[in-house]
Amino acid sequence: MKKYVIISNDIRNKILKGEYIANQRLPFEKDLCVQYESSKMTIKKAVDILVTEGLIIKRRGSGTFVKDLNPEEIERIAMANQFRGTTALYSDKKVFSKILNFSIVTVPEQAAKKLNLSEDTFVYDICRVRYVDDKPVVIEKMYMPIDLIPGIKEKNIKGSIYEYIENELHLKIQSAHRTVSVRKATDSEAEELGLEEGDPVAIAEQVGYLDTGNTFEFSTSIHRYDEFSVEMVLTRD
Amino acid sequence: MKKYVIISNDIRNKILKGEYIANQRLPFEKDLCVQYESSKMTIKKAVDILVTEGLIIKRRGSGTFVKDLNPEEIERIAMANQFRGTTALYSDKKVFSKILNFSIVTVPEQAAKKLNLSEDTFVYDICRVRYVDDKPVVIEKMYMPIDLIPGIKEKNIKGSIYEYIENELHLKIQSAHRTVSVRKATDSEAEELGLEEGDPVAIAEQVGYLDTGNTFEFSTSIHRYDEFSVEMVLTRD
DNA sequence: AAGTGGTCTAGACCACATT
DNA sequence: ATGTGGTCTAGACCACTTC
Repeated sequence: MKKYVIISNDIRNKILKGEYIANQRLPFEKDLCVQYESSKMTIKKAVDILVTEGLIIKRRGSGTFVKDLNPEEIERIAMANQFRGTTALYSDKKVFSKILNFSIVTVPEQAAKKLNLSEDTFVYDICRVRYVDDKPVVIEKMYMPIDLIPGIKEKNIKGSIYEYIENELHLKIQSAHRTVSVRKATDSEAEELGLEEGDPVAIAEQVGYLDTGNTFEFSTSIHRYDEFSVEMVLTRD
Repeated sequence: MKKYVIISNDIRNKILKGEYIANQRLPFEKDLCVQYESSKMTIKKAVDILVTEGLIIKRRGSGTFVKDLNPEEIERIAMANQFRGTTALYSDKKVFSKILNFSIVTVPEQAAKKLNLSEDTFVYDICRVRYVDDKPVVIEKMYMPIDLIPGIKEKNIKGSIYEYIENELHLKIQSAHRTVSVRKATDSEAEELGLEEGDPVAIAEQVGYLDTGNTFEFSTSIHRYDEFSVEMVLTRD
């Protein structure tokens, strides 16, 4: 394990345990260098993780201070900006899928753009409703190039596609770009999600990348409005 | 200007201009060291900015590669994870506020928690509807401690409060934690936003911090569903 | 085996705030 | 004036691919 991650975790724990108290000054970086037997750069890296997470703030010439956060806020910070599929997100609950469509088609125009594919490429066209504890929470439509993600079977899309990609194909999912917006549910969406027509839904359009840099997924998720929220930490510069 | 930012910008421009092409390998870091007359650490920092933005990917032992992105995606990346007020966000449009409430009250319980204040603190209680090009797009309710942000007048909340805080009070806004969710508009919200009751609205709950680490703002924004979207880059580790 | 990026160090110099 | 955190260097060693 990386030294700066270990140090970062250690400091975070001390904040969570109340060993470093809100608005209190943390030890100076040069003291942390001694304490953790590390160089300045390593300590800075460790501390900057916590700055990015929003737990602490630094002031040049003055020191580093614990932010004035309530426990809920801290809890959220730990969850924010993580990239998890539905199965992993609700790992303590029962997740299953109702499959609405599973076929192979030539890539539709919008998806071709997002996936940066030529128009004549074959992709999976998957549409499924994800149930959590027997309640429908999201409709997922996704396109994936068959060349990149070969061998998907119906049983895979009943469970976690991400698990199939990572554990069976041994590919590494690296990141995703997501756009969240809001609109009214269409008739058929409402029916699948157990909503009334015109009820709110959250739309998450996502483009996913492997660690090879290849775009492997373009998906649109339609979420029940009462089962959706997303956390962010924004910074000014 | 910091060297690694200059280098990062330079490389980004070369990608945008097509000088480095999708799926192509970037020069090795040791070559970039020579080219930019920098050390390994500085180059790594510069390149890692672009990795975080999602423009490129790195593979140890193999090299650094430009991601296979379409132009729209690249455009979005530049916008993502920025922290801007409504006025700055719509800087090319006409923004004004209709003030629904502007008073000073003892802090309500929920806001006290979020702002980490004791129950008997005075805060501004501001509620305004923001119009962009004469169309209502968002209702903002916000609480700010009067001690931290003194001297707000009605004219300030008609315009940009963030501008007042930064330009007149010379305080620095550092970051914010935001939670986005979705629900149906209440009767009164619908009226202010020109919607029907029960139409979708996006709710953004936000806690804002100064660079001193002080929590200066707890706000809840109720957005018209057709005028709301948010971008994110998620990473797996 | 050679070459990549990743981590870490010890120390220089700078910008900024005041312990 | 002193001490903080911020940037940068030159070089060591490690983990991973195969240029």
